Amino acid sequence: MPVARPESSDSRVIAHVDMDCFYVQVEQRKQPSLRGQPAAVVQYNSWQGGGLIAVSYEARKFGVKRSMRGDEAKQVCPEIHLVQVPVARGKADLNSYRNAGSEVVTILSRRGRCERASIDEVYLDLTIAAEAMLADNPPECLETISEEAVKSHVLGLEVGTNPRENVRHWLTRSDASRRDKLLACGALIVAELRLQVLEETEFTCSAGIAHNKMLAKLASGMNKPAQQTLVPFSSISKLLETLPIKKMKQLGGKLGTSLQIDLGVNTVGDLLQFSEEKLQEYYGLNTGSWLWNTARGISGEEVKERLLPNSHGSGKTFPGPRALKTVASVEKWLSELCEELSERLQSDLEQNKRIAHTLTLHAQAHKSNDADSFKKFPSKSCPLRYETAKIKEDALSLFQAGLREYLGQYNVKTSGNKNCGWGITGLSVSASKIVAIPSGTRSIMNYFQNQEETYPQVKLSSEKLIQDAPLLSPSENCLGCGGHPTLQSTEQLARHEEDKETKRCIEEEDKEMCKEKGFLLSPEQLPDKETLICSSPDAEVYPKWEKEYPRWEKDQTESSGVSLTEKSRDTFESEEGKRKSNKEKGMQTISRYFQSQNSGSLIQIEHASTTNLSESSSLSGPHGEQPQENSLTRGESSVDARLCSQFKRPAWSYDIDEIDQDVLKELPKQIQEEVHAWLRPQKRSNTVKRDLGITRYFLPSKDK
DNA sequence: ACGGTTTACACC
DNA sequence: TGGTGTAAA
Repeated sequence: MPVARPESSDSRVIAHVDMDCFYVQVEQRKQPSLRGQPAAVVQYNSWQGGGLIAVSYEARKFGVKRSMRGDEAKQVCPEIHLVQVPVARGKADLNSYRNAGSEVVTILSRRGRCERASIDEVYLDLTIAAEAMLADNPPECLETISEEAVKSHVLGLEVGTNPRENVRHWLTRSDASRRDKLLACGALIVAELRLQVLEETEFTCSAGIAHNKMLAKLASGMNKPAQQTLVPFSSISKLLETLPIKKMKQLGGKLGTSLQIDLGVNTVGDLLQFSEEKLQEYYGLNTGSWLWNTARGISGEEVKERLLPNSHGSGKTFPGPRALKTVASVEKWLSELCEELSERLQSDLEQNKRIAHTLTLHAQAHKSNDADSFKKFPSKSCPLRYETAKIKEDALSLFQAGLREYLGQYNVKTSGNKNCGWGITGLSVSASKIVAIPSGTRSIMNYFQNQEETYPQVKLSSEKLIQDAPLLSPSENCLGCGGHPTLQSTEQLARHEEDKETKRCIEEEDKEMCKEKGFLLSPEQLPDKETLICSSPDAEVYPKWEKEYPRWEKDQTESSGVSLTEKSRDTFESEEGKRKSNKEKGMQTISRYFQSQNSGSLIQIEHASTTNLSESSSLSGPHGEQPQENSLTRGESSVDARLCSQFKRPAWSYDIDEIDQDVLKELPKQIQEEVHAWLRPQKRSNTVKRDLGITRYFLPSKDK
């Protein structure tokens, strides 16, 4: 519940812009013959014509509604055009809509702070722009007002027989209050923006303009499609007086129902009878105050500057009889979901230079057979590793951890076979804690690169696979090493056996899906390559560091390592036998990365199949029981052994004060700051300790 | 046994 | 904190 700032003198200019039946418009643009037609977007044509998720206004006239089935829609509107949502990997693929939404956001963010509220809605804070307009070129001085602006609806304005003229008059009154004038400026700006959206994207939208988000949102829905509505201060009380409580954002659910049932509040106006204390008594301090303010049209919630989503998710439901009954089928679907997620993470990285740090798995399950069937399947999360195969692996581990918890201690080992009584009715994976790569991250990499220029390139041979993991997440590649044990060969063999079982199960369960090629999760069919694309770095950042290189280089060459580091390295190298020195290896990857970066606007880093690298879960349980190898296989950046000794673990497991300040001080100032920047948002996972072995190895005193 | 799929956020 | 619940589109 947003906290209401007590700020009754709110003269901000806030707009809420809402795309009209957005998915339909996206399809109409793609297929212009659909324009002006009754149309709807459906997903999963399979059952009863699929479910409608967006309906054109033409179709709404026939009584077609969202939440109808395709078949129903055809009954009430035989002419309706049903367009299917794109499908990829056996599930709805919303990317075309996301991309279209981005187009719109780009345009709408031109005139002020812009908050992407959903795939098809934004809030704008136009206060500054409106004030500027009022100062320089107020509406009252304009001889013409845009056609789109005079089509506005002004709540509380009596428009009579000539609405345009009356609105024009309202917008240009010289005797209006400052608030109303600001709102008028907002209306002109929004009208202009909406026109730009139409010209540049062919999409129409509706908007509300008010003094806060709550009222702007309310207004944007009042005159659709392709219109805008203003909420002058003087209209607020009358507007809310009769407004059904459930129409208010945040009150459409249980809280609104409680208000109705428990307090007999049916309109927002009814709320006015209750003192703030009374509301707090019922609903707590925050919600109580929020309700009290809401009743008065007061909302201090700020428009946040956010153009991009804070998380990415990919999920699917498996209702009723379609519930997943085997780990194998769960693994198959997780694989699909993870591939989509990974793809989107790659896009985000390329387009926005952002990295997600947390992977979360959600599932819904039912236990047909059992006592405590009310228990919910627990969500689990862990640090996110940027590689499709790793994401799959980790998601499966999280699932298995969740499943064990869900089933309780007595879970029979069911490696891929028909289980005892559970079914998975929903699966989703999501990536969160997305942070922009600090501008300096590119510079720190430049720094490393320059570091390497003193080293000759060494031809790679068989270790290539390991070394060419993507150099992206600092926790994964530059600083952090290990933390994600790879599997040893015995287990790999075991896994191959399990793959066969997996195949068998899948064939049994989802025949039609299995016909798709590349669908099974056998090693042979996994993609043998992944591509990573990054833009080139800003060139200007690193020259000023040049003077500091010699120092760094010296440290590196003379580094003999700190005890813990050496221990791990020895362990690792003895296991890996014929690896090159860490130094060479790290240099190889890093320099490759930057060579490519330097070469042009776009680079591609290929890294080979992961099937022979990463395997299965490292969690306790069926897999976890196996002796685990301490595999610091990758990310041995070898820049400086002393640095490495400090940053052996994945970045998320550090405390700032655990790091030897002397070592840190060896680094240039900017780098020190960046190290802090990396460590700050990242905290130790306390859910699934996939890195117990390694952590224990390095931190006997602090970690258990 | 569900419109399905995503996102955000408050709470503890 | 991460995990859960609520709300919305």
